[in-house]
Amino acid sequence: MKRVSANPVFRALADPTRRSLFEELTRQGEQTVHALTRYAGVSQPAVSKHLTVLKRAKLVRHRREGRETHYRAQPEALAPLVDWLEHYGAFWRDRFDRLEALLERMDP
Amino acid sequence: MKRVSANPVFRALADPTRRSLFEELTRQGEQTVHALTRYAGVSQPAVSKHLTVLKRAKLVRHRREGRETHYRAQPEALAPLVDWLEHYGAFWRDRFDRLEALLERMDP
DNA sequence: ACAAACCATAACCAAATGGTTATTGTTTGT
DNA sequence: ACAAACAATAACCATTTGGTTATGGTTTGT
Repeated sequence: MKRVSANPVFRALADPTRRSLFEELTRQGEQTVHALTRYAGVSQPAVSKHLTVLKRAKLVRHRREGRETHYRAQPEALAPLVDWLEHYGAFWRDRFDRLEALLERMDP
Repeated sequence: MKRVSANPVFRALADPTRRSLFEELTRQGEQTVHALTRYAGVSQPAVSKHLTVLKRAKLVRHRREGRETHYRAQPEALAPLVDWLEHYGAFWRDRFDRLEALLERMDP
């Protein structure tokens, strides 16, 4: 598995509006910019810019369909965050270690 | 366990210098501001300000000892981040669920 | 007693950030 | 054909952010 810097992911998720958009896409699935704009409570350009940031962090993908653009969450992009937690979240380390060992033995 | 907003934690970890300080404290244990300043490669006031931000997110604790202040990581404060991943990192959810179930059965 | 060490705070600054309105390019419906 | 809908970009603005140097308050070593 390719290792990606955690930095863009942390930066992208640091903003509440952006995190809210990602959460909404995770909960409700794919949505247009229009729908997301209604949801987010900020202007459409603001939403577009936030989506661009999320896109650079690979947290969302987009799909053009006619005049509308559909965005969907790509939660695999959270992997760097999980990796980071494994390395520096000492409190969780034992948990993760045990987990990985177990999962290893479970699915070969 | 008290539930804290994930926002200060995300904000605090969004900056590379701050994340680096937290990582250093996690790896090497408790350290003075002086030592951290040598490590971070920025001025001492910059380090102090970063530590203040980390402190507000509960990611570090400090202990005055004479004229020096010792800081140490408090990785339990990463809990909101883990919680958030559990809720919105759909990709990881199964993993977490299986983990928890397994750990449950392991240590009673 | 006093100079030096340690750290926090103040004052300041340039750059980044998150928002806005205006505009433009497509696509769609009539 | 054309007006309206959708989304991205541009231009702009206020605030926040991350850094600096300067200063002040304790504590320590001599």
